[in-house]
Amino acid sequence: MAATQAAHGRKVIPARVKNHDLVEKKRRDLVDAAVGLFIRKGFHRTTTRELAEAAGWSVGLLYEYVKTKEDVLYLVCEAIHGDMERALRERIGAEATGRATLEAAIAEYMRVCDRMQDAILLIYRETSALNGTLRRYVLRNEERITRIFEEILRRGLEDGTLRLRDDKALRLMAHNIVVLGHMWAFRRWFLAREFPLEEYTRVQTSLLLRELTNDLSGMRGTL
Amino acid sequence: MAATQAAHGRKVIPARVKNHDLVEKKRRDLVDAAVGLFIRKGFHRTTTRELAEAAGWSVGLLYEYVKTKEDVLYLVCEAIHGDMERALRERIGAEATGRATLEAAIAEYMRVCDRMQDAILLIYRETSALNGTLRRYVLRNEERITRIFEEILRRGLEDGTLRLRDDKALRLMAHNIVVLGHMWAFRRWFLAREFPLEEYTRVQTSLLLRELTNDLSGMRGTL
DNA sequence: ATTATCTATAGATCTATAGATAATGC
DNA sequence: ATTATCTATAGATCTATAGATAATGC
Repeated sequence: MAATQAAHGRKVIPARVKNHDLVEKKRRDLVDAAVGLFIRKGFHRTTTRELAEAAGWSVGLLYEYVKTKEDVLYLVCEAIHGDMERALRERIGAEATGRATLEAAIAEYMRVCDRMQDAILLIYRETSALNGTLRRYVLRNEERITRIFEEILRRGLEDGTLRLRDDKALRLMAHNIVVLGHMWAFRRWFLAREFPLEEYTRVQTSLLLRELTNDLSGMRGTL
Repeated sequence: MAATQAAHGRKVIPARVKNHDLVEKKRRDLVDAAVGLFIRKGFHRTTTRELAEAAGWSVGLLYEYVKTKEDVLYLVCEAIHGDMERALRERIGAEATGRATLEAAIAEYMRVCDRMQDAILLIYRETSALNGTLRRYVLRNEERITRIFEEILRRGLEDGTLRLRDDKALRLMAHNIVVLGHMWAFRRWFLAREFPLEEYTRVQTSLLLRELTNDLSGMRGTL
């Protein structure tokens, strides 16, 4: 129901078709067809005819399920973020410590970023094609991913396996993690030439953990 | 001359107008007018009429200086990268050590990223609108920026003020620096809320330098 | 007389809708 | 008889060019 979706913080896109279950199901088909087109051709170069055809629909039908082409893009972005968050949350079971959880989560996140390279790039490229409202919803979904790492960092802080100056530093660190994952997607033209994913993960994790496990006083002390 | 441009590694975009100095001058005007439009409306939503008008030209004249709208986008991207590189190289004078140079360069780079936020986003967003050849040239220009940091890191390695496992690690570190600058641009919706630029620079520099100045053995537990 | 610039438009889109038809459930 | 789907197209673009005109330099 609309209320449920709103509780998720997702934007409710109105449809002309009344059967809500049908709308959900058909939109899933639409999104599945659209992702590929948007990745391959970009949003602006994809026509509404192509969207309809890829979903096996007539053009008219498309407009029973969304009001504009932009709506399709928003639905695609929402689905991508949803997939990422689900994939990530599913796999980060209960490790013993905050630090162990973090290492596992980063590793899993990097695998997700690897698998969803094109989708990540799509969001970077096309978010700006959305109007202010929809764009804000996409950013909110992006923030949700970051929050997963904030939670883990906070846990490590509490059980003493990670160190952080303050909450601001913690939030920045979460963003750093997220961005280093995206980096694997948008710099693959360089990175994949030099590193297999596992090595990339290892090296970047080491960079992050050095900061998170060194003592806070001095930047010199090797101890 | 075409030969000179080719030596720079830049793509030569053909013009119908024969006076080469004129082409250079007019294209600069065009690029100046186009950046703003592309930033504000995006490449696909900017029309050739608007481009011509913004430059104070007729539509016909536009097509004497470029063969396609895409060419304009390429010229814009090239100019942005050129500006960034110049701004960066100009300011990183001869500090005493490699490490000092690095710190100064990062600080200057962050200022450049701050000043050119929108331009950086533009490149992220619109590079994919270019055909394969032009896109490759843009990536090459992007690599040029990264190379500046590679050079500095190498210097620090040689004078012993910085430590790095090997050349591969060095190249990755250069990319990390570049990306943390971009991050300031594309995550400003979060970052600018929490950090002034100077603080962001300080914290991220500390993260990077911790890795670059710790001894190499102590990668506790992350094997 | 060569080069730069402008005017006008051909031709090719593309989004979104109106109105007709098919399917579904009471 | 209500809901879902399709066909056909109005109306609004937008890129790139052809052909005419203005400016420049020999």
